[in-house]
Amino acid sequence: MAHHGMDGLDMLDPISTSSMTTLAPMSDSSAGGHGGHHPQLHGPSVYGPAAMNSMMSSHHHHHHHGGPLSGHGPPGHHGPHHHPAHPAAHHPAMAAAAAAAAAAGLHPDSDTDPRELEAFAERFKQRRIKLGVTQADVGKALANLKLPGVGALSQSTICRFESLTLSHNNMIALKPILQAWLEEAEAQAKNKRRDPDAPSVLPAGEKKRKRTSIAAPEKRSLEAYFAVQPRPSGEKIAAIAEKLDLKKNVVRVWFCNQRQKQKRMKFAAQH
DNA sequence: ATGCATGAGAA
DNA sequence: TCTCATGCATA
Repeated sequence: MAHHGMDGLDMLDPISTSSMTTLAPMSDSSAGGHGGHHPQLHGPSVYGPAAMNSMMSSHHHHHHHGGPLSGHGPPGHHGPHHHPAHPAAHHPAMAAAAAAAAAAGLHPDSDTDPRELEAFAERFKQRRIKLGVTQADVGKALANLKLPGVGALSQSTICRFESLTLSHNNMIALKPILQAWLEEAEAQAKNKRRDPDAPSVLPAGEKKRKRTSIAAPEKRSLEAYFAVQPRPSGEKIAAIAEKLDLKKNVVRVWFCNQRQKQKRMKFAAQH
């Protein structure tokens, strides 16, 4: 193997190609500072804990989503910049919002403050560890809280909450739930209660999902494309996929995940 | 801890 | 189709 100068990116390579021959996605002007606006329609309400719960059958482990907080309702507005806190709330609109928030059992700004979330996430992790509970344990324990519309969560989600690698709105939605668990857990800790946990009976026999791995060179190319065009059209995606010898779907999903990444708290402009 | 993936709901 | 919340699988 003595080849491969540039991943096979020639006219497709956005970095080494200054002129758009075929796919060079330098046609738009939305470069430099992305995340300027969201095409989505964001409503005023943060999908509250009283989210709906449709199909909750399958006692098995079939991954049907529609989790606890899947009230994909308008997540409000999470722009690249959030306002820390505002003392002024005497506007009619603001008052209404405040009232609505209060009715939902939430505080106007306190709970949406990134700094508060950050602080809570850290306290949460610290106390969780103090209790000798793993992230996975927390996730499962959430279902036992029997809060309306709240089921179990995965270790992944708990981990991401602690590391702030979730969207701002996701953090806000999860905070009260995890806070409730924490209080409950610490209360029981005082009681020193421990019941014989059941053995893990993994229902064997099912087909495992395989995780495709994108090689480093390909990944670098994708990143280069993403830099100039975070949202390539279906055809561009197809072209890129062919150049990199990847499935179109893999490339499409990669772009989706990349967009989500840039929206996570850690990289959002609030640090 | 994180990469790739699914699925519901909104555009 | 995209976004968004979320999770399996894996490094």
